[in-house]
Amino acid sequence: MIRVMVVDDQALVRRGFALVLDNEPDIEVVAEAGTGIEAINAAREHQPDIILMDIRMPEMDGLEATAQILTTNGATSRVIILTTFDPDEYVFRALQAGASGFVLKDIPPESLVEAVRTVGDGGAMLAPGITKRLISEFAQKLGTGRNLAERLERLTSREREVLTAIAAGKSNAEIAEALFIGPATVKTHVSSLLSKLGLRDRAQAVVFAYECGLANVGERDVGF
Amino acid sequence: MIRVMVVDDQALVRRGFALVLDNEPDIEVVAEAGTGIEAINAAREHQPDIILMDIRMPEMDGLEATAQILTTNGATSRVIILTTFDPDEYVFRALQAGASGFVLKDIPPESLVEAVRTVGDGGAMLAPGITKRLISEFAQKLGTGRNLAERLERLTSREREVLTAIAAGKSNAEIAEALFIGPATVKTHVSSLLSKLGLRDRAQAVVFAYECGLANVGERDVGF
DNA sequence: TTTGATCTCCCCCAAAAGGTGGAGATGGCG
DNA sequence: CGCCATCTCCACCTTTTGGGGGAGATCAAA
Repeated sequence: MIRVMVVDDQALVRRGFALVLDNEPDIEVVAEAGTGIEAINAAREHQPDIILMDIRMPEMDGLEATAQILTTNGATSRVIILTTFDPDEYVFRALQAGASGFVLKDIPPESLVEAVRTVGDGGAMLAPGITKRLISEFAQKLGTGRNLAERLERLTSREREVLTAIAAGKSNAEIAEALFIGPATVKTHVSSLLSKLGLRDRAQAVVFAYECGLANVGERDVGF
Repeated sequence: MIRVMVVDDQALVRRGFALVLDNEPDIEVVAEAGTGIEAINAAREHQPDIILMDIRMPEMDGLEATAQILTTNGATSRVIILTTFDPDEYVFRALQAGASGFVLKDIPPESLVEAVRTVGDGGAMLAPGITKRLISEFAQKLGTGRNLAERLERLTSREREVLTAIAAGKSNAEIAEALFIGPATVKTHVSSLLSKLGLRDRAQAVVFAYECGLANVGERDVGF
């Protein structure tokens, strides 16, 4: 039995979703809320498996409430964002807040039910258009590495190691220490790889490393 | 009418999918192929709207064939990758190749039909587990910017401009030219922002810019 | 008005980086 | 075996970078 909470400031909409879901044998609506604040309290009290969350709400919007619930709480709930349309501006914030789904309110009822079951099973469900945008964003980030990665292959393995270290923000001296070689050797490698890649200085080398996928956002603590 | 091509090296599987799809009134299977090579030729000949593509195939695998079809061809077709299971290693290559969908063969027939219609309508369809991973990858990339972006706010707007220029691989002289200020002023800003962010040199500044989202992979031509 | 922040620019100086050229050692390959 | 790539290091040099001051102008806020 999937225990669901419905959050929407419009009581009518709320009831509509609740009725549709309660009609399913394996789904039970255990709570409703009309504001973000209410949602947070109700989530703590009822610990639902799934929270259907509207974005536009008085007092506290659905994204903020989602973030609160998923961080402060024991985080047993999973959130599906339900919005009227045109999610452009919200979708990234929603994913960042930890939402497991993002669907439009105009979907057919059976799709909503399917979304609840999918997310209940540990999956995720996005509106098709959103999936598409996510894919294209992702493909873009991956895709740029193509031709650049070819340039990368011109480097020797040692030079690639040095480049990786440069992309970690290391100075020549630090690289020397890390690779157990002399500072002079590091300079040789640096000069060589800059020349091979057609770069001017280590700052450009860092850019190159990120653009070609040698270094990736999120892999590094910027603790310096 | 959605015109579909089915590509799979196992004739039985191929026929199965084809029958399921042909059973739908708005879907027509116009071609089948058993290898990547065949797929490329058949795609050129029949110009299907949707291509259901298996990955594991003799001669040329589905990902390579997908990339070929979507780049060389007039690119009117959209590809849904169909694989047996455990897509871990393939999903990123598939998205990179330009696939619009990635579903597992064990889905119920109606889901396959739904995927075809969704992609036919210009959307995208991923298996729930894949959507989830994509989201978490994405949220991670967005999320890391959080605390770092706070450090960013300590900078003045001018310093942020300079940081952005540094992250573009520009030297101090180039930044001066770009911002219509003297090189000495650039040095002042650079020193100031490095100090405020706790960084040592511009290479670390580039790393910081990428990690906090001030610079993003794919935004830049690495033409230097 | 005074204060603080910001932007602009200057000086000097030390450290780091990058280029050039050379050189010895290793190991693979024809 | 000689050839070539690679890794290692050196010396010498120029350019860039970054730090430490100081200073004038502007502008908004106290």
